[in-house]
Order: sequence, then structure tokens, then C-alpha cells
Amino acid sequence: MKRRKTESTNKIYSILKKSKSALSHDMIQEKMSSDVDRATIYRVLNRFCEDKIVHKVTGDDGKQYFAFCINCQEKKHKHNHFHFRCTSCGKVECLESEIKITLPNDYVFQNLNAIISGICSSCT
Amino acid sequence: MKRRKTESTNKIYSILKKSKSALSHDMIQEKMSSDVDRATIYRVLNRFCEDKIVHKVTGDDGKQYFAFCINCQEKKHKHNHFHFRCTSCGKVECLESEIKITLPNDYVFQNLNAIISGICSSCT
DNA sequence: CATTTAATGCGACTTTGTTGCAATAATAAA
DNA sequence: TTTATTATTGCAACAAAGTCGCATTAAATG
Repeated sequence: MKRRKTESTNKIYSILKKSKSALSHDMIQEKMSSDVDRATIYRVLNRFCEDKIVHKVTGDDGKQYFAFCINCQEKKHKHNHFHFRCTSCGKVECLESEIKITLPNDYVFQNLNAIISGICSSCT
Repeated sequence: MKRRKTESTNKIYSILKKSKSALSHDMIQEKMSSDVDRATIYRVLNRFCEDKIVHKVTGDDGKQYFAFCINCQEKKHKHNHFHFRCTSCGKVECLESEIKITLPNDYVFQNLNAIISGICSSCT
């Protein structure tokens, strides 16, 4: 399954790359000039996830946010950090602090989803 | 707004109290012998949340899980701990480890939502 | 027992995300 | 360049999670 470059793919890629915060599907759709189908955006985002181009965080609002991987290794996600979601402006950003968790015995790690919600400095 | 004791309320309360893991709406509905409306269960759970009887965690599956408060103070939630969701059996449990987070300046804390998914020891 | 009003059931609705399928278009091959 | 292959897209339909308005029911109180 080789990936193909398309207009939508490129656009979504650059939107995510430019953005300093994690974006939800609808935030991306808003930023798209052309009219791309909802399903397509989701599919592109999920493909990016598979390819470790972005990582996904589920907010405490139940929505999925996607952020360009910066510290993630080539073929392995490394998003062991907290996220902050501003309940006022909706922005979701990655926090610096690294998280170290030790699971109980015989537990297998798959995914970390850590998010703090509150009010960000711009909204105070 | 004084709370009233009803059959549903009592049932849901005891289900949550007995349960060692956090429960989602549908898990609770399954455990209910009588047929209670979906909306009612949600309303009861949200009331419990307001009253600090249970705390709510949003899973990385986007679903809400409710767990009886054990270490929470009388009038203040204290669920600064990780949760673990088994992607095999679906169980969501509270982990021991306490989390300490420091937010950047001028950030106001509202809620912590931390969940790790993977395979639990019973499913390995 | 009568009154007050919180809690419930029902239905409708919203939002988020996924999926099947036919049509389109990016890439490789000729 | 043209053709063949198949990844990608748009559309529509769908599913799941959760909320809300409203009429009805039933706790709690006097």
C-alpha cells in the first residue's frame, strides 16, 4: 500500500505542520480552502497516524486531536507528554513535561493519553 | 436542588460502589436488572459527578467512564492518578501512581484526564 | 392526604467518527 | 505518451455516545 500525493493530503499535511497546537477534524476543515469531504479528512489523518507523521490525542471532550510529531522517533511514537486543552479557546497544545509511568506486572503498554484541561494563558 | 432517592439511583450507586473498575454507561446498563432509560443513567451519573460521588474519565476510545471516588476529599475530587484501559476486555481501572504536574505560568487547572491503554494482566 | 418539584421515559436530535461502493486520479509499466 | 493498476476520494448511509425538551411519575415535606 504505497501512499499517493494528493492535493488534500498535501494541504492537511502543511496545515498540521504549520500549526503549533493539535487540531481536531473540524479545525482542519475550517482551515481548508477547498471543500474536502469529512470522511476524507479522517482517512488522511488516520493514514498520517499509521505512518507516524502525526500523533493522536483524545481530549476529555471525547474528540480526537492530531498533532505533528516533533520528538517522535522515525518509526515509533514518543508522545509521552501531557497535553493541555483550553476550555475557553479550544486550543490543544503539547506540554513539555515528560511522563514516566510504570505499569503493574504483566501489563502491556499500548498507548498513553494524557490531557489536562483548564484555561490557557491567552484566555486568563 | 435536593437529591431524591430512587430505585435507579440506588441501583447505579451500588453497582459503582461494588465495581473495582470504572464503568461506562453501557456497562452499567448491562448490569441493571430493570430496564432503565439511557438518558436516565447519564443523568444519574452526571449528578453523581456533581456531588463528587464518582469521578469521570474519558477514555482514549472517546467514551466516558465513571469510578467511585475512594481517595477523593469530601468536596474536592482528587483523581490525580492514571487509569488503565484494557483494549482486550475493556476494563478500566485506577492505577496507584500519583501524578504531579506543573502547568506553565498563568495556566489554570481544571481537570486531569490520564489514561493508558494496553493489555491487562488477566488478558495477557 | 395534598403539594411541590426532582427524577424518569420517550423521542428527537447533535456530534463524532466509520464504512461500502462507485467514480476519480496518482503512479508504475508498456 | 498511453495504458493499466490501485490508492484516494465523495457521497450516502450508518453507528455510537451523549444531550435535551417535555409530559408524566413519584419522592419528600408539611
